[in-house]
Amino acid sequence: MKAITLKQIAEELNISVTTVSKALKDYPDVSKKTKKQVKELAKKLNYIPNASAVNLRTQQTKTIGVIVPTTVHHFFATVIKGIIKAAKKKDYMVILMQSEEDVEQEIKSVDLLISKGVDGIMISLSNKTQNFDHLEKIKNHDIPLVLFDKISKITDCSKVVINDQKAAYEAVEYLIKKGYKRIAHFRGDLNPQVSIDRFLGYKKALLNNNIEFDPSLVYICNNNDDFNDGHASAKKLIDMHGKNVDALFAITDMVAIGALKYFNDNGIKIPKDIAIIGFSNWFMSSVITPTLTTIDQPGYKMGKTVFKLLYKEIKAKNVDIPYETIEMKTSLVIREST
Amino acid sequence: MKAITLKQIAEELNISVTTVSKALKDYPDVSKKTKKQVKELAKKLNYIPNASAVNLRTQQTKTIGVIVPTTVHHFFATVIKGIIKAAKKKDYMVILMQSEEDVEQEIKSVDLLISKGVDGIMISLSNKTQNFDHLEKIKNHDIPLVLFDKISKITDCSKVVINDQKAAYEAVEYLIKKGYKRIAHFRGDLNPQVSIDRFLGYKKALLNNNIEFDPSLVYICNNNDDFNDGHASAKKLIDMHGKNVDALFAITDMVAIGALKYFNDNGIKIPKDIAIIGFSNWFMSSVITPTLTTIDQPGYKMGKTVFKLLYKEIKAKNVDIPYETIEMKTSLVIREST
DNA sequence: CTGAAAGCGCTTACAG
DNA sequence: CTGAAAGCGCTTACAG
Repeated sequence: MKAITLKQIAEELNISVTTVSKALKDYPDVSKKTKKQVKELAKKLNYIPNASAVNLRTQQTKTIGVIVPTTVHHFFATVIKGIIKAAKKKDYMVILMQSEEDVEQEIKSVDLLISKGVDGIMISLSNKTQNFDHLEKIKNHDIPLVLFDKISKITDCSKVVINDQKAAYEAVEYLIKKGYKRIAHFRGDLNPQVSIDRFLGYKKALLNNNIEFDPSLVYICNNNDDFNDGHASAKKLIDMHGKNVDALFAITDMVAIGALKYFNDNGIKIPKDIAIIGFSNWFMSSVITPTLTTIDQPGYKMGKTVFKLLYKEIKAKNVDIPYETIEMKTSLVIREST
Repeated sequence: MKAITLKQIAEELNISVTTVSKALKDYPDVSKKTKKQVKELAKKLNYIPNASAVNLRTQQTKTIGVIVPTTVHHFFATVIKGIIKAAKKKDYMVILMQSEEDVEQEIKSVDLLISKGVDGIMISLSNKTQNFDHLEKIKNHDIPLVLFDKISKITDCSKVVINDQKAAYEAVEYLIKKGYKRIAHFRGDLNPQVSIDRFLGYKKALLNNNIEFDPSLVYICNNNDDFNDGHASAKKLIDMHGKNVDALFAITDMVAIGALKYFNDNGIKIPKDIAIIGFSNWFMSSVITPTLTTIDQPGYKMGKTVFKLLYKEIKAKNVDIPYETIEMKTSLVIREST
């Protein structure tokens, strides 16, 4: 079956394409009778407007693009869900792309989205992204851009984030208040902002509580395999410090769970021998043994917020509105591991 | 910055739009010199073709739609990843929609995708979908359609599935060989095919091994909250059967983990008192305590396969090619819970 | 209340 | 080798 066009409806009804178009869109200057006829026939023929034609004409696509490092990740999956949900309410569709932590793929995805003519783009950057020309390109094309979670500080645009430093600070301070003194940190790659900020929060909590910062308690997890990174770092940690470490603050739940698994399998009791705090509150952390203390990061709500911010910029097209940075609230979820 | 068009390039170079278009696409009938000029200027101006115009003209969008019940689900996230990966290789973009197990949303998503003019659609149906008119509509619009995982048996189209019945059969037979005799089953909703098939496999394994099928050992999990469904059913199971049940085959890992959590919290030893087998091999099942025996369902590979099948149909446009049903291999992953 | 016409940006069959 | 022209399906300013 060939797609039905306005022209076919017009011919069948012996009226003009113009009138059909206007009738379908409830223009006030079309008679009730004509509207009724047109709508009925359109319905009967299962008419669906050709989106490419509409887009070309109206210069908007009702489509937005999202780029995330990966879809197989509880936090990102939750954000995506929130974005799609909020977008659907405004009749927007979402093109999803993944960078797989690869800068080239991220750049290519941006180009594809621009050429697609999406009305806006949302990105959570790859860990490797250090050059932000592709973000400038988006801005140069006058396409609204919102960064979320993995952002670039130096790019001027709207952003949705959490206060990573503060969240990390609170987590580590909680450990200190509980009496832990030798607190290790499994951090992420050196480059991403969240990794830097969580580390800074960790360090600041130590200093403000008169605990000496010991760099040998900090391990870098940067192999893009959080579970095994956490597992391997836990082994190194114990090999090096033995009993001279009593707590661990891990950059993500997955890293924490890798470590937790190592401790469990090697007779190291949690939290008696070592306490653990993760980051993100993945579902998994509530069912693991022991359940994991972690920082709740409201992904679904973040997704909705990201879309709202983008939508605001889309609507304000041609009017310059100030960029906003929205900070989502996090909270420490205390469970058995501390 | 307004987007650059062919016309602007043509004017700057004092040649025709036609020639610019052909030069950019390396038509053989354009001189090397002109091609070089055009390409250089296009590059300099950061020319990106207007996709809507191209789509309108070529009647294809290089875009495909995917509808899944939810993105926050390890298996679906994995399939999505595979689809996006395979699609990108062929320069296809993926519009992602979620039905949230709601038929209305599924239907609306289909309409949106059709109107968008996507070149093909892939769907994993919601649990509630019992009427398949919207799938027929896709076919009537001559849009290639591939169903995966949650399929409709009566819809005539290409499909990618696993052999749910066989996989379930093997899991239950494995329990029987291990000596378990009172094997419960936590099944899904009555409607979805996977739920039916896994139940049938369970039942058949019992019968073929001379174990009486006891309907009171079968519980239905249909509240769209697998963890709590599993947890609640586990309580009911124990309340009703006490020690007179020694194994559980759950329809998904999440249901299994809900039950596992209940057993763990109530002093019921796994696998001594009760063995558990899940379904899907979510990452979580390898780190839970005890680790979960389950059936591995190759989501990533399935995603790639779904796209390949769809792509074949897109390429064969206007030529009728036979529908295919591809069955992905599953395997039993034996861990501590059995 | 209705419709002819222009135009969105591209591709391509055709003429020269 | 180059380009004028048609046309994809729609929307909308304008005329009547």
